[in-house]
Amino acid sequence: MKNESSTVENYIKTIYSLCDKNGKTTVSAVAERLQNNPASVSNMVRRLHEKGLLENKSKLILSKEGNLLARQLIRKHRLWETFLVRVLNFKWEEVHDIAEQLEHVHSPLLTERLPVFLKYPKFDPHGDPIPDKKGNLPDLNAIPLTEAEVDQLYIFRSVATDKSDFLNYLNKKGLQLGQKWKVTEKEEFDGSVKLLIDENREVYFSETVAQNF
Amino acid sequence: MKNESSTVENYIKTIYSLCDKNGKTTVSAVAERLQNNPASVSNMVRRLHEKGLLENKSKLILSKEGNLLARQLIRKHRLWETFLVRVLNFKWEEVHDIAEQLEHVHSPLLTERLPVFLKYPKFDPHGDPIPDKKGNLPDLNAIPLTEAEVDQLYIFRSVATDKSDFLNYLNKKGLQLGQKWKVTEKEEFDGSVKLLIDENREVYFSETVAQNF
DNA sequence: GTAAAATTTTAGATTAATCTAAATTATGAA
DNA sequence: TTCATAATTTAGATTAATCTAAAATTTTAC
Ligand SMILES: [Mn+2]
Ligand SMILES: [Mn+2]
Ligand SMILES: [Mn+2]
Ligand SMILES: [Mn+2]
Repeated sequence: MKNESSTVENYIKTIYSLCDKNGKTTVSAVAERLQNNPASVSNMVRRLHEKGLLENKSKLILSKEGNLLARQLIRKHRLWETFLVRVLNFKWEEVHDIAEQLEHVHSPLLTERLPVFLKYPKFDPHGDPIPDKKGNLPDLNAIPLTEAEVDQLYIFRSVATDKSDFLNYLNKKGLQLGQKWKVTEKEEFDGSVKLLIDENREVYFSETVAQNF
Repeated sequence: MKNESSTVENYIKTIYSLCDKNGKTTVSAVAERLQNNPASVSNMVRRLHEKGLLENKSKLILSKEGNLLARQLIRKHRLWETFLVRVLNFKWEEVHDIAEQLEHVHSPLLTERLPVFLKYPKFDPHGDPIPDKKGNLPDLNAIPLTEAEVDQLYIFRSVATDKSDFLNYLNKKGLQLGQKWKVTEKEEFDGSVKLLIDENREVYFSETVAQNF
C-alpha cells in the first residue's frame, strides 16, 4: 500500500462511504460531500484511476486496492477515536475531527500497536464497527430507529453520524450507547417518534433525528 | 496561533534549531538541513516573513510568534515521543519519525490533554527538555561528553540526536539514560574516549559518537 | 582594493489541488 | 424521438511548494 496524500485518502474514504449496493457512486455526489467543485472531482477521478484505486476510468467504482485503502483508513480513524475516549478521556462528540487528522499518520508500527494496547476493540465510541487488519468488518447486528417496531425492546448500539452537533443533541437528551428503549408512539404524518428510554424516561424525536439514531 | 501547513511548520522548526547565539541562521544552512534547493528556501523565507514568522525580510531571525510556534511544535513532538514510549511501549529509536507526523496534528484540546495524561513530563525519552505551554524550557543542567573531565563521575541525561541509527548503536553498546559513567581515558590525537559505565563496563567511543552523547 | 568564490535572489517551469466558465455528453419527459 | 435539463469533462487560471539555470550580491582572499 503506497503512501497517498491526505487529499487522495479523503477522496477514497468519501467514495467508499457513498457507494451504493452496486459499489458505485457519482462525481456530483462526491463533489457535494467534499464541498468541492465537480470539475475538481472529475480531475481527481482520472488521477485515482491512474493510481489503480478505481476499477474503471469513468465509473467511480473502487478497485480491490482502493477498497482496502478505504477500510484501513476507517480502521485507523475508529481506533484513534476509541483511544481518545478510552485513554485520554475525551467525550464522544470531541473525537471525530481529531481522528480525521490522525487517520492520515503513516506508520505500520503504530497501526499495529494501537489496537494491541486497546485490546482489539470491535466498535468505536459511536458504536461503529472497526475493520480488522484485512479490512473485514465485525457484524453490528442492528436496525435503524426508523425501522423499529412499536413496543418492541431494543438496545442503543450505534449512531449513524459522529458529527458533534448531533452528538451534543443526544447528550442534552441524556442518550447513551447501551441504553434500552422502545418506540411507544409513531406519528405517520411527520415521521416523529416517542421513545421510552430505560423504562423510565420519555423522549420525542423528529424524523431527522430518528434517521441518525 | 494560525494553522500553518506542515511545510511551513517544518521550516520554522528547522530555522529554530539552526539559530546561533544571535538567534539567526542562513538560507544555505536551512537548504542543507531540509535537503531543499537554496532557491526554494529563499522563496519560503519571503513567505514566512509575510506571515509574520520572521523578524526581518532577509535576516532569517524568528519573530516572537515564530519562536513560540517552534517551541510549541517541539513541545508536541516530545510529548508524542513520551507517549509512544510510555504508553504504547515503543523503543526510543522507534519514535522520532512518527512524532514528526504527529506534531502537525492541530487540536488545542489534544495538546492540552496529552500532557495531563502523561503527568506533565519534563523530559522526553531522549532526555530532551519539553517546553511548557508558554514555550519555557526546563533546565537540563548537563554537559556534552566531549567536555567531561577525566575520572569525574557523571549521569547519562540525554542524547544530542534521536536519529534511529545512532540510538541503535547505543542500544548495541548497552547504553541507557540514567547510567553512571566516567571518562577513564581521552585520546587527544583522534578525540576518542574510553568510558567506565556503571562502574563495571568499559566502552570506547569515537569522537563522532562522543559528540552526540 | 580588486577579483574570485560563495551565497542569495530572480526568472521560468513543474506538480498537486483547487477554482470558474464553457463545451460536451447523458438522461428523461413529452 | 427530440429537446431541455442535468451531469460530466475540458480549458484555462491560481496557489503552495518545489526544481534548474542564470543573475545579482556578499564575502573572502590576495
Ligand atoms: Mn469519526
Ligand atoms: Mn466514529
Ligand atoms: Mn524526535
Ligand atoms: Mn526526542
